[in-house]
Amino acid sequence: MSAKFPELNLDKQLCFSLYAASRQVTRLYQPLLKQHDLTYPQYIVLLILWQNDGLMVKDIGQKSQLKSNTLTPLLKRLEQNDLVTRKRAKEDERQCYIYLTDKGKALENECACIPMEMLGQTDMSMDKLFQLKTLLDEFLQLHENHGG
Amino acid sequence: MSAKFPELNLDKQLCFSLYAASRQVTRLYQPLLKQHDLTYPQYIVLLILWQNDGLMVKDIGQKSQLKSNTLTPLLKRLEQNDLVTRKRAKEDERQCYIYLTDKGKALENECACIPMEMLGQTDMSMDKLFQLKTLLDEFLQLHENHGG
DNA sequence: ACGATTTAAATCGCACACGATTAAATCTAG
DNA sequence: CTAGATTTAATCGTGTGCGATTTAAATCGT
Repeated sequence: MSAKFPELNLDKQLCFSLYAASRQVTRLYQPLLKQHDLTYPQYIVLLILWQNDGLMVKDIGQKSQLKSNTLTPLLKRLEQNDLVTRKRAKEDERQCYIYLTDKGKALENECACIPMEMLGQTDMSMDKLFQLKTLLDEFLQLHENHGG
Repeated sequence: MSAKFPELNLDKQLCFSLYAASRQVTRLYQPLLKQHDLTYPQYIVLLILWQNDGLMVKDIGQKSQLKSNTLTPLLKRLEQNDLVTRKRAKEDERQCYIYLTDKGKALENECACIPMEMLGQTDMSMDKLFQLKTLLDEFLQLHENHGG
């Protein structure tokens, strides 16, 4: 009924809580994002571009912690949906700059309510949500230079 | 340089911290799991089975928050690697019971050190890691009945 | 100046995740 | 007793994630 090694018990593992909570949040966002024809990772990339338009794929990768093997197809889908354009830099043809289209910029207004609506979907207190975010960011900062 | 709507700023979004931290943890586990030919979700499923062998796909789904569309192929891969067997229940042929093989049981011993090794890879204090897990579990509990 | 190295993005292959549907077995209401 | 509803897995299609490799462009070292 229970693992031979207590340290392997699922309930005791932070890794599983993180994995499950992350997917749960994605599921909470999905109905809202679907109204704008967005997936969750596409929304993350748009958040980055709304904050700073005209980034290279590499920059988006650094901010999202995603590599080109994930970003290239994702950005092509955003381009197909007319939310961004992809332009090669003339001074360095290796670099691919990503710009929001008018439609992409307009989408920011439509998405402005999403954070508030998401807050409304959880019964967790603002205080605890803030604590959670602080701890996660601390963890990320401790590890952000280890893998790319 | 900055989003029109401050509430859309990436650094302010809990959702992104969670998404990034979860993937970071997966990346930390990967080198350890690769030694045993396991992926991270496969490890999660094995943690469940080590705790309670002989579950139905449905039970594993409830504990992992994964559905059969993810679990069926994952379990088939575990079966191919001779870590589990899949048996239809005679009394109800719809049900598929999953049992650990000897190899699957033996793997528990080999994985016993993984939690400790993972702890050694982070500089975050035990206290903060515990706080983090507590908050995540609280969040999960508040939402676990909303989607499956 | 020019081959070797480095860099940026794209490509490839595999394994998730998950919404939606399907298929088969079981249950249930009349 | 049986038609319809329910349950359980499996299947299908799309979109990530990511290690590894490839391609092309720029830079470096001699």
